[in-house]
Amino acid sequence: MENVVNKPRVQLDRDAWVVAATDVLAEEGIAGLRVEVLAKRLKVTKGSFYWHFQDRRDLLMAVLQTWRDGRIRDIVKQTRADPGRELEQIYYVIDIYSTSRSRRGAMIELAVRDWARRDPEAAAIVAEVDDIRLRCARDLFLACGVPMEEASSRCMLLYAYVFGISLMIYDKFDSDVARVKRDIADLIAQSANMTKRQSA
Amino acid sequence: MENVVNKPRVQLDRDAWVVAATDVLAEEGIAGLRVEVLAKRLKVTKGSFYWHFQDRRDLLMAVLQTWRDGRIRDIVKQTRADPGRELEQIYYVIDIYSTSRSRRGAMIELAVRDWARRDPEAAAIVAEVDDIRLRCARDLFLACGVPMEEASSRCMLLYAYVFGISLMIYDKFDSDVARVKRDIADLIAQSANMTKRQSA
DNA sequence: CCTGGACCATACGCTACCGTACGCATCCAT
DNA sequence: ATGGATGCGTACGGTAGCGTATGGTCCAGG
Repeated sequence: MENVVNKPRVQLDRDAWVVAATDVLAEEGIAGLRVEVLAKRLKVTKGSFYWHFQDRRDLLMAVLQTWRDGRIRDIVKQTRADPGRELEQIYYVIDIYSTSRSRRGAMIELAVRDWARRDPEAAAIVAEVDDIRLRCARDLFLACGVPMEEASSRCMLLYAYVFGISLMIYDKFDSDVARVKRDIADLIAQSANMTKRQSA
Repeated sequence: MENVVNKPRVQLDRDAWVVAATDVLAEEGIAGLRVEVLAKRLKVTKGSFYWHFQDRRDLLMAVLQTWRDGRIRDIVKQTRADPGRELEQIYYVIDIYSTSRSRRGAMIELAVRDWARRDPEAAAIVAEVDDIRLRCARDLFLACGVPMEEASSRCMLLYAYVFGISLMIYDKFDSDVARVKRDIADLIAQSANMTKRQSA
């Protein structure tokens, strides 16, 4: 019986570092992502780190790649809808991004975007992800019968909204946050111009 | 002839530090706002800094207060409309925030909000500003004849959009960005439910 | 057994930064 | 003019972080 796989190996690999780094990124931001802090969290020393990675930047690039790959996977999964259920899917996309359900994902998203404001390589990754997201979401609107230009505008509004809402602090403003979010989803998704109406 | 005002006084005061600090905040983020860096930019040493400020946190709080005061001033100015021109004013507000015209202001806004994700005092300031902004914008919608709940939703969408759009990188997506932004402004501002239609 | 490679610890030099102590200059009022 | 207050420079100790050098440990294969 060959035990090749089931040996957990307390030893770390590159991926374990990337996962932990993404956690720190979400909590502390890119500036708080330091190798000695990370090593402490993984209960090893940075001797281990510099075995697996060239330097700090090497880790950061790995984090970026992994984030991008995960995002792209999620996007194509989330924007794949059975024919006739595209509008439903639009509401679903708005929901998963704008609610606090996926708080960790939103924190990573914000951290990466803040990072991208000063780092060209991060900006390139974000641009890539944004482009794919927008195209996939636009296809959903197009499948709903929305004309091209309006579809572009609506999906841009969709993503700007979901990212922007996670930047705001609106506890005191309206007591019924759930209703507000439903209303906003309607504003983004529904249209008098939609030729092919569907039930939500 | 008393020359009380026109003496430039190479010497710095607290406010000069705050202004410079806000610049650095916009460019480098809160983590990059270090007193020795700031001193170098102002061509003095930190001996000067620790004369005007207790410590680094003292400066950061001053930056926050100044930012809040400026925002509140701008908000009440921007949401004050002549009767009958409220819708026009809504479009104006969307425009000044969402276009690249006030790039510096947007950068500060993002830096402060990123800061607020980890600092409770910054979060309190942002919450305060958000609340005032939302209420003022809602009043504009209300003045347009939009019912209360819809006004709440629309102004929330408005601000989430303007902050979110400055986080995205969408160069490659649509060639006619100006049209997209006009469309989005229409989606946010215009409503079939508006009882009192106005010309934009 | 032993040897080489994978993985990690330890120790070091270097830089950037915080905050403090103290000294020096400039200005203004008495 | 002079002495105190204001505004800043200089020097220092301390911490945190990056990257390197080097040695130790465990394990597989011969």
